[in-house]
Amino acid sequence: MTGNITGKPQSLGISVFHEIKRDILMASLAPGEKLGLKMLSDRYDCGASPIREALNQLAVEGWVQRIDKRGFFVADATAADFTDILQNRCLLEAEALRRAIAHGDSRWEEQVVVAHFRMSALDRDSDDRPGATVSAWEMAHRNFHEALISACNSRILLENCAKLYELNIRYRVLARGKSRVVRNVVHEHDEIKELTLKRDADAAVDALVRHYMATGDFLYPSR
Amino acid sequence: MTGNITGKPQSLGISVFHEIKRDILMASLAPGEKLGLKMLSDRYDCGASPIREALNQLAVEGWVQRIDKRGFFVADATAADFTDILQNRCLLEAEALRRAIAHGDSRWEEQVVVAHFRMSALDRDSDDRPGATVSAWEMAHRNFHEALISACNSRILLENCAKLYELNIRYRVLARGKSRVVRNVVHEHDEIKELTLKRDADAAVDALVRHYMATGDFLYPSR
DNA sequence: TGTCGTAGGATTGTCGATAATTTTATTTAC
DNA sequence: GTAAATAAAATTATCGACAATCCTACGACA
Repeated sequence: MTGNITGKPQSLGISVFHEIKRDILMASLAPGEKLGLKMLSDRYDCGASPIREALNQLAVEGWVQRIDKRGFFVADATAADFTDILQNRCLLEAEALRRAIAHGDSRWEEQVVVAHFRMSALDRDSDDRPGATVSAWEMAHRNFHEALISACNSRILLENCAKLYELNIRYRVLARGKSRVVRNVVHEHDEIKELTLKRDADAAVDALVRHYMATGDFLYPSR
Repeated sequence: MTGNITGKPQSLGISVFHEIKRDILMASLAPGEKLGLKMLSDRYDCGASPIREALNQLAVEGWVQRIDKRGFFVADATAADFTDILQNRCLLEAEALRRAIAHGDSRWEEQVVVAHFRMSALDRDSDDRPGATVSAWEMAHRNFHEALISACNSRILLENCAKLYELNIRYRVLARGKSRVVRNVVHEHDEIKELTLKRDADAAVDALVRHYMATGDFLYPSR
C-alpha cells in the first residue's frame, strides 16, 4: 500500500509507521490493545525511538490513542465512529466528485477508465483474510475511488478523503463475515463510473453516496 | 490556547508541540524556514527527542514539511493553499452548522449566546501583533465559532473544522496590515448568531459562508 | 571558465542508558 | 475481609553518544 518507490532505504521511523498502520488497518492489532514500547520494539525489530516516532504520528491521524505518561493504545472501533466516518465520507466525496466532474479533463477520464478496468479484472475476495497484507483488490479499489475525485482541484479535500477511506477499511476488515447481505458491488462501481464519465454530477453523486451507505448497511445492518 | 488544565506537568514533547505550533501560527517561525534540531533544542531548551516528537506530529497536521533524512521545514503559506483552506472551511462549517441547528438543544443555544457575548466584550485589535501570544479576542472568536457548530454531533467534523480554523489563523497573521478593506466583523457575527438562534439554517449558513469569503477577500483582495 | 568528483563538516536518525512516573504486589490497619 | 498505605517492578520520557547520511567547499580536469 505504501511502497518505497525509490530504491533508497527510508528511515526506520517511517517504515515502522506504515507497518503499524497496516497492522491496525488489517486488525492484526486489535482495537483497545495496549501498544507497549518493548512489545513493539520486539515485534518490529528496532529501538524505542522509531517506535515512538511512529506512534506519535499515528496518534495524530487517529489510529492510536495516546495517554500522556501512560502509553499508547490501538484506537477503539465503535459503531458510532463508523457511522461518523461514513457520513463524513459521503459529505466530502460528494463534493469532491462534483468538483472533479466540473474540472476534470480527458486525462482524468482516462485515469478513471483505466482504474475501473484494473479493478474489474480482479476477483473481489481474492485474498482479504484479516492479518494478511493488503490485497490487490483493495489497492485497485482504492485507486478507483481516488481516480474518481483526483481532478477535484483541492489538496485538502483529497487528503481528507484518503484518510477517511483508510479509516473505513479497518471496519470492513473487522466486520468481515458478520453479514449475510449480498451486494452487487461490481454493478455499483460500473454505475458510478458511467455516470461520472457522462458528467451527470447529480446522478453520479447519488450513486456514490448510495454505494457508501450500502456499505454501512452491509457492515452494521438494521438501522 | 492550549493550557495545561491539571496542575500535573505534561511531557516535554507535548508542550513543545504546542509551543512550536503556536510559533508557526503566530509567524514567529516563517514559512519555509528550516527547523534544525539544534536550533530548536536551543530555542525550546530541551533535547532532540522531544523536538523530533513534536515535529513528527506537526508534520502529520500539515504545519511542518518533513523530508526524510533532510530535516523539517515550516510549511509554505501560498495563496493557493489559503483558497483551499477557505473553500474547505465553507464546506465543512456549512454542514456542521446545519446539523447543529437541527440537533442543538437549549444548552447549545446558551453556549452560543455566552460565547458571542464574551467575544463582543473584547476589542478586536487589542493585542494581535505577530509574534505575540494568542490574543484574548482570538480565543473568544474561536470559541464562538466552535460553539456554533458544537452540537453537530460529529467528532470528525468538529476536529476537521478546528484544524482548518487553526490553519486559517496563520494566514490572518501573515497578512496583517496588508489590506485596507474595512469590514464590519461585529455585524457579521451578530447576524450569524441571530439567524442560528432563529434556527433558520439556510440563512445562517449563507451568512457564515459570506463571512468566511469576506475574510478571503480581506486577506487576498481582487479575485 | 565550467562541470564533475571528492573530502570535510554539519545534521539527521538510531541506540542504549538513566531518570521520572505509573502499575502491580504486598503489607498494615481497621 | 475490605481498604488504605507502602514497596517493588515495569514502563514511559528524556538525554547524550554514535553511526549514517547529506550538504558545502574546494580542487582536478576538460
